[in-house]
Amino acid sequence: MPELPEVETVRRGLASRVVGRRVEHVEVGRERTVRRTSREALIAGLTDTTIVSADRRGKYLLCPLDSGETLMIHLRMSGRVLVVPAGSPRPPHTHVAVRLAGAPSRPPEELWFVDPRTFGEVVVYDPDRVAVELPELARLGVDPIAEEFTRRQLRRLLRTRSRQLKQFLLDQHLVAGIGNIYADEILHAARLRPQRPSDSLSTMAEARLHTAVLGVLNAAIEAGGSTLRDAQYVDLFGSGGSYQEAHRVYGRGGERCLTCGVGWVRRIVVAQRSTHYCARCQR
DNA sequence: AAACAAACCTGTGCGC
DNA sequence: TGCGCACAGGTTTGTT
Repeated sequence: MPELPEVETVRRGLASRVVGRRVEHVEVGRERTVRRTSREALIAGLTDTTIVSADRRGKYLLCPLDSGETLMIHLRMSGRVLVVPAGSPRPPHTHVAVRLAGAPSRPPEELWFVDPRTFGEVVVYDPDRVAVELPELARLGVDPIAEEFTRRQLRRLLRTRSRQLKQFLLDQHLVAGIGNIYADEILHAARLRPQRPSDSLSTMAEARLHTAVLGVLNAAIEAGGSTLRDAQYVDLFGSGGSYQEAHRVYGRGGERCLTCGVGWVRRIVVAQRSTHYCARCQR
């Protein structure tokens, strides 16, 4: 479910509400959520630490702790992070509950990790041993809204090897954070077909793609991400995003294209993912 | 090497 | 109203 804009929205919530606070107590329900290590390891790694900052790389949330270790949360398909007043009734599938100490002007709160499908995970790891403890994180590609994601960088990556643009955008080892929704929206904005070989783009088309990546992701962050019908994704405080209202192709298979008004949005399968595009305006 | 399938889970929406 | 099936925002692992 959550892609870069949703994870970034959660990160901002953590930065404003959780950073600087001390962890008093940790409960782990379902052990699958902490499968990378163990229930005991998460409790020991978090209890009596203070969260120093809230960072993100691709779809990974990274919260360095004053212990020198880092809390990593990945939402995968259905994970949510919520902050609620301490003692609030817990919804089903609350797998981790962290009590944050109160302060003179601040009531104690709890940070929950809620995840019906249990694909998500929570782990405390040693950043000096990231290659061993979280190898995927160590191999992650460039974050597309970071400064180093330049047109030149994109061009280099596109030409490393020829593959379909959709597959290119979804490959977290190349560019980290784009998922199925935003890949389709980005390619529509860039007027490029998902099946187009990545090494076949003109300089102009590469520039359009670069602009589309930044434009779509930043607009989606601005809108607080996309919350689909099932309302799976919400931010730290339980609010949904509104970028779904700006989707031009995702979930619109069979409808007339909103951009050209002439073509029809097709739904096909590319790189084993449902893919939406306008055959008229995307080439 | 690359394409594809399956796996991990639960919930929801649809057709009948 | 109920039932069964297809399908879902992600990622890894295993198989052709």
